[in-house]
Amino acid sequence: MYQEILSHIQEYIQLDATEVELFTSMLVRKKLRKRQFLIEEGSSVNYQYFVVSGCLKAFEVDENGDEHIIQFAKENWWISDFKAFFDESNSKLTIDSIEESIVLGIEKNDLEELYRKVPKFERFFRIKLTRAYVALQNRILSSLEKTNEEQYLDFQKAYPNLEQRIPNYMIANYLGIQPESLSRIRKRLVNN
Amino acid sequence: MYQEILSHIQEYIQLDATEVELFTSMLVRKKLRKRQFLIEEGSSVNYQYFVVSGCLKAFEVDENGDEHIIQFAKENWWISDFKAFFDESNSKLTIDSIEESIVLGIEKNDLEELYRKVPKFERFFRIKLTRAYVALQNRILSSLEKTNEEQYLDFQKAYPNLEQRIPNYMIANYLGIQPESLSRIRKRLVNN
DNA sequence: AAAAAATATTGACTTGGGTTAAGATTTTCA
DNA sequence: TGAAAATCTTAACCCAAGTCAATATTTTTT
Repeated sequence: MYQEILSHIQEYIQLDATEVELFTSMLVRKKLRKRQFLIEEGSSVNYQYFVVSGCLKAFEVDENGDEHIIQFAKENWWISDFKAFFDESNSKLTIDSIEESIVLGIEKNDLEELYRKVPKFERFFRIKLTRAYVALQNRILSSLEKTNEEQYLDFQKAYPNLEQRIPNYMIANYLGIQPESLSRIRKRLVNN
Repeated sequence: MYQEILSHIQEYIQLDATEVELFTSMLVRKKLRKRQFLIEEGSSVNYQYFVVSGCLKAFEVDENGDEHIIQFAKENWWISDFKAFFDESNSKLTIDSIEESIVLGIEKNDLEELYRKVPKFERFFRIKLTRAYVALQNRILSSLEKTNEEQYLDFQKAYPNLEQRIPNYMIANYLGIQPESLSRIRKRLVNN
């Protein structure tokens, strides 16, 4: 049950049996059916989540009611509204499942306790955040430098096999283009 | 000399005299004249920098030789090529000064030693990275949701007073539009 | 298996911002 | 201060992607 998250964490820090016990005792398992909400806009965000299986998306709804996907999360990814989680503010993001999914949540207070008792976890999340920060920088640079076609190809490389699990209109949304445009890009790519 | 960086850090963690001494002993001061490079593309990146005064920009040069600005850094901001710094890879970013600037650098080995000896610094940078991550998420959401005019107004809000210190063509570059377009937007704004 | 819902494609038309080019204005520095 | 460099603005034209609308295809549900 905890093997995925433990081996994920132990890629970065080493844990002894007591630490594993403390950490896993803090985890809450949630099972989501397809299209079920994990975090709803406007609610408080008490958990950050590790995806054991399945796939979710985080998006913001704009003033016209349109969704804008900021992140997909499949197996071994972390997802939450990190701003709301850290600020204890209300969520501006919505997170729901694209497939039936299993996630492990850790509560904010537990996480703070974990940082106090096992400071290595500060290190773990510092490293994860550094990588996440760099990934977002690259996404921005890609949007500044590249055509939509190139960004689509980048997406396929960055998230191998994810495309088969997600409808095209969500990929278009993530890329900031209309589904019609993605359809034209895909057509161009198969013809060439 | 160290008062800015120390009060910046002590917003998040408390340091005693020994810790202050250890930390400041690791800092290297660099003074840059306008247009001087801090990090050049292709070089190794041994430092991350805190800006004491002045203003710098980090950008990537694309295959056509065009620059794309990913970040400005003024007083109390951190800047580096964090990917290259952490991976010990060669820099894909270039960083140079927009104004005469003073920065404090900390070397990678020293930072690792600091983490070992004063784990609170892991906490400090974890918190800073969380905020930086959220800021980049917001920048991406802004680019997905908003018109160029709205993004320009967001930039002015997010970086008050910075606009007066930076040429418009760099702001246009940061926003991913042509200077001509920014000029049109600015004209529209004064007329309305 | 049929109906309903969700997803994907295509075509016609429109438009915001890119491109090119020229000139105006401001800043830098010898 | 004056020349050179850097920066900003305006105009004309063009194109990639948005919009709107219709239809096709796939998936889900009953």
